[in-house]
Amino acid sequence: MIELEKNYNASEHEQTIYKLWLDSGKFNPDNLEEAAEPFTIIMPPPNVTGTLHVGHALFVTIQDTLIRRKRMQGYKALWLPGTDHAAIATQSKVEKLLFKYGIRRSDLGREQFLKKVEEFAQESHDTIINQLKGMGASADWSREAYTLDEPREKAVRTAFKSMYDDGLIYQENKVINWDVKGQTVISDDEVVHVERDAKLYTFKYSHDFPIAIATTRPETKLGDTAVAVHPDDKRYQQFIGQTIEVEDFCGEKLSLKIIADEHIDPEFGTGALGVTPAHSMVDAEMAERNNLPFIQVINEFGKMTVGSPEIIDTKTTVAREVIADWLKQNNLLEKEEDIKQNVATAERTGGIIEPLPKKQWFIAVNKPFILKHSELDGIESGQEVTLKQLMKQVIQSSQISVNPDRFSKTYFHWIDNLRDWCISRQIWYGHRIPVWYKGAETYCGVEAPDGDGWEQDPDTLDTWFSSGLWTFSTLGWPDQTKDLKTFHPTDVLETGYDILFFWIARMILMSTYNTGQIPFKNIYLHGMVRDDKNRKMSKSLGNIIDPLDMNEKYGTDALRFALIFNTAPGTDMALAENKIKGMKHFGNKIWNISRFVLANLEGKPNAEVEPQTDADKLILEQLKETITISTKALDEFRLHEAAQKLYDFVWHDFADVYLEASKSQLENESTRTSTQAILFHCLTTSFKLLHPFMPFLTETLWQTLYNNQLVEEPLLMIAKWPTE
RNA sequence: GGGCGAUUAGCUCAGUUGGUUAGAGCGCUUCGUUUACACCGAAGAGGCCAUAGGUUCGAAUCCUAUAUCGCCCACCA
Repeated sequence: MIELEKNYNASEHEQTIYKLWLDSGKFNPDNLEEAAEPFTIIMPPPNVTGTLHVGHALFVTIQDTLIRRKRMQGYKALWLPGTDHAAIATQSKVEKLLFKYGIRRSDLGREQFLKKVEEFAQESHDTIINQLKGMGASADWSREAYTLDEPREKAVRTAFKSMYDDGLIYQENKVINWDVKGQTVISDDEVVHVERDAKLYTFKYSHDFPIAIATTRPETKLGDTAVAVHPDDKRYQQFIGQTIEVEDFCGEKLSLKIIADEHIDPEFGTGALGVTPAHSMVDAEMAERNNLPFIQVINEFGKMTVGSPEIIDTKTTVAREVIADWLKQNNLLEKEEDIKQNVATAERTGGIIEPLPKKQWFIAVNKPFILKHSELDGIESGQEVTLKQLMKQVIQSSQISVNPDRFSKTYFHWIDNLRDWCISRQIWYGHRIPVWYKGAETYCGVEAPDGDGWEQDPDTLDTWFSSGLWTFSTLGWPDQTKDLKTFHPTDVLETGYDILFFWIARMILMSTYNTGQIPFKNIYLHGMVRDDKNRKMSKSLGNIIDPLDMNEKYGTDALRFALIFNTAPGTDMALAENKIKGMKHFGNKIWNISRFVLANLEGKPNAEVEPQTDADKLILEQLKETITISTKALDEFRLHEAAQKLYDFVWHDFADVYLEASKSQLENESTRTSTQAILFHCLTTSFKLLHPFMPFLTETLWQTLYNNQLVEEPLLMIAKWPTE
């Protein structure tokens, strides 16, 4: 008779069990069956900026569940982990920390500052990796990658050079999103619009100007080069085509052409818009269409570069007031009203975005080029395509499947509106652009050019550039390694729907272009974890559920099961501590079922699993159905249904009904041994089915079985997934 | 303005291609300390599946409209 303690105490077992797995070497697929089919998940690299939060816990749980199941099914299962240098995020975090001591990055200089960032990143990396392990992640740590390590640097430079040579990466002076606070340009996708109160001023540039315009930003009007009206607007038709000179507008001379543009809403304001090509994305496009000059009046620090002495060199917000006053004094202001307005801010720093013209690096998404090598459905090697077409085609052809499918619509919509991707950043932490200058000469290469006097471009790349290469850079690309051939394209990309554009789209772009392959066959998107009232978790609300606390309190398996139970893919979930507690009870139930079964065994059962009674027959049927349903559900990424089925079977079929029935069957000599065999069979099969979801608990129990010579397989982790 | 989604038990949510009395967790009521488990068991209350039409032998599930809520994109300056 085998004695187990009365209740499952997770924290006593988890570290020991994790070490057992790690020491077995079986996280590394090289140590699994050689001939088997590969199954690959590349882990979305967590940023090296902080500690594990419940979002990480969710992705680890889902991916670990998928990978463990495949490993048990006999696949050569690779879950390749890594971390992300997260350029802006990490740099600004370190800047904040240094600022506590009154130090700015400029005080340290590039080299010294980067040293500080790297120290921070290393420490942060160690923390988060250990926390991932704590969640039970069965990842192959021997293959761990970092988006900013040397192999990835080589991949980044190779990809850059190749795109540069194909004319897909180009440098141009155009209006970009400037983050004044972060002192860098950011891409369109990193701009977040926030609603604010604003004043709408209606005014005329001068007394004899025929049209009044409305604006929330009078300070930008110093850079106006046109006034745009709707082509059908009867009020203004007579003026279209004229150019009107304004001798003095706050100290500047303006020359304004009256243009017609479909973009203008005749209902808003006066139906006329002062066009500021240099400081508005929309206006810039209008200026392109109408061949208007660009006049920059605001600099990188958000200060005015022109205007009367009271204006020049002041911040935009100050200049706005001064100009409003000037309009009033000169009797040009017709109206001033309060409105709600969406202001562009930077996702990372929260700073205001000041559109302004600047020379930057871009990826051309609409430019045709020859795709040298293609394994993509519907695209031949050597075919002329655009990056946009590649991104669209692989989803359209269903070569990549999206789960839930509705997100493919969002994806197409994004692609249709996609503009060239700005990839250069004026920050220090990141991959430096592999371009060197010497006088008028420019060199792009994987290595620095020979000879003296070459200066490397000071900018770094958008962090999503290197993340875009992640599925193949982690496998050794650009070298044609064995890993690359074996594991790419990968099988599943599992991540939150919030980075569909940032990351997934960029991976598709980079993989199809650089390798001619899709990066992954399946996209699985999970929802956001919210609190029990369905609010976002935030520090200010004080409703954050810390996964580490939960693991300590209820056991990692309880948290894992709670994160999957009763949730649907792609849908936000409410997570209450009580739910985790409930799942701990489920774990305890399994524990006590095991106690009962083990207490009633007399050594390893040697009777056949052959039903003698109605109860026997029923439970074996139910078990079979559970295997079928949970296997199918897992195949189709319906983890929650598999979990639900297992919960029902274990608790309500096995424990509530069969265990009770077995008590009398065990008393009866004629059914005793067969009942033992069935109990044991149901128990060990349940362990196997539950293992991907609750790895620690089930492995702990399995070890007890193994140590008592009840099972032959030393590790549940690589036990064979039940088929019947 | 464009797109997507949600509306199911007191709360938070599942419900696979339409198929018998609609499920779970938590909460609630009553009873029970019989040696797997009180981190439990038994029994139970609680739902015209948002509303109105339609398709069908049959609809929570498919279609149309309406209402309310949420998210994403655009950026009316």
